[in-house]
Amino acid sequence: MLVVEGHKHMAEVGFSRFSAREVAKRIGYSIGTLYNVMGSYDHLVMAINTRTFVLWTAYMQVRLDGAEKDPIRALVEGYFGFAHANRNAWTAIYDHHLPPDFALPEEHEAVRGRLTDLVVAKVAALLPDACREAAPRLARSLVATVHGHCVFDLNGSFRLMGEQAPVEMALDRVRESLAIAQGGGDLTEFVIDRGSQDG
Amino acid sequence: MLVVEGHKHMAEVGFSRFSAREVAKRIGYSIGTLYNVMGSYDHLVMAINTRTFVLWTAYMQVRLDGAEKDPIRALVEGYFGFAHANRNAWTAIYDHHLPPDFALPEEHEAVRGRLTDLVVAKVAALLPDACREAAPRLARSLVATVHGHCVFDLNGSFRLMGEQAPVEMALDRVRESLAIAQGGGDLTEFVIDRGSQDG
DNA sequence: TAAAAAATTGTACACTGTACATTTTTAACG
DNA sequence: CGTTAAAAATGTACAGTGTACAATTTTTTA
Repeated sequence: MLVVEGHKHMAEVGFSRFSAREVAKRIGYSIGTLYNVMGSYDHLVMAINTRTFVLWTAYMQVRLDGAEKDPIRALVEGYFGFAHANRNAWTAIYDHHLPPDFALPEEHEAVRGRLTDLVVAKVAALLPDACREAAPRLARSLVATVHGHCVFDLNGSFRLMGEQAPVEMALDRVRESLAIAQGGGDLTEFVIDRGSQDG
Repeated sequence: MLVVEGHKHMAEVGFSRFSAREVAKRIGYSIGTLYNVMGSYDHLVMAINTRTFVLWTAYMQVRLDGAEKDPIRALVEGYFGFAHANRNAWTAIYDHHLPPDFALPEEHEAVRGRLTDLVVAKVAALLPDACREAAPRLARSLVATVHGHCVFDLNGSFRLMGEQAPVEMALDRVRESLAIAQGGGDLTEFVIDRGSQDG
């Protein structure tokens, strides 16, 4: 329950104002106990962030189940949707840096990898059989693409530049790359209807 | 000089171990003086990060000047190159979050915007006259794309997944979107030579 | 019940950003 | 030069933080 309460605290105050002492206070533990149980501040935040991945993956799965017709849109909107709805917790994932000598335990890696697996599966399903083995690599690249747009959306870079539809823009980029990976057959649609620029 | 020395300290120890007290000590100031001059920790880090943007822009300009034949590659490699060469300082830009009520001063915005201007100019130069007004929006989107790849490269996500050529992958995504924006004429190159998957 | 194991606590340490009253230094003027 | 006003720099106090560890309490086991 320590991690659950810690996750709540992270969601409420954000990474920069997060403190292990406050988590201990919230759950009725002393700071000494929290340290004995978790090991260190880094271990606590790592556990909280892995929990965020679990919630994120579940969130994505629900979105996917309700949108079989356009899973790619569901994935992109799910990425942004979770980040917006859980801003502090989501941001903490990328704000927290483990020390260089501190490798993420394999169990945590496995849990966090489920989210990527979801994307790989949907991307693979869209590719021709001939190049299906390229799906994992392309999927990772598309996730990175969406991530970049999501970061700029949440940190205000896009707002600063007057961008008003970052989700649609990310989706445009993803669809472009997917269309090309699929063989470039119907690419004219992008030329005629160039995304949603004036949305 | 306070900001210059602060920048050095940030580059050496990274955002999480950065402290205003240490900067004061390095420059021979007392902590009180630093506070009187800078106003707050957030102001100090903000100034340091804006300085990082200045150095980054200069770095990019040099790269661009030496690569007129392929400015897009120069931009992408410059993005990754600076981030790698100035890992701690670069990461601090995105690790530091100003309080919600704290707007980035206009002067800082202007300085930081120069980097984006560089990209917008090169993207605009590549687009047909008909859709040149779409350059700023597309440029921002491509920067976000590259940024996402760069983040995953530096934070170990790509390494964890076995990705070995994140720069080339980002470049592939950018070229795809640019080709489509240019009219989709020579898209077959992407189908035949699908990026650098086995690089 | 007694001993062993596990869980929990309290406290101390060095460090942080912040605030503000003092002191020192610099500059201006007669 | 001396005086004064402004500017710059300082020292200290406060409430926090993560960390460490010996001492204590609770639980389990035999």
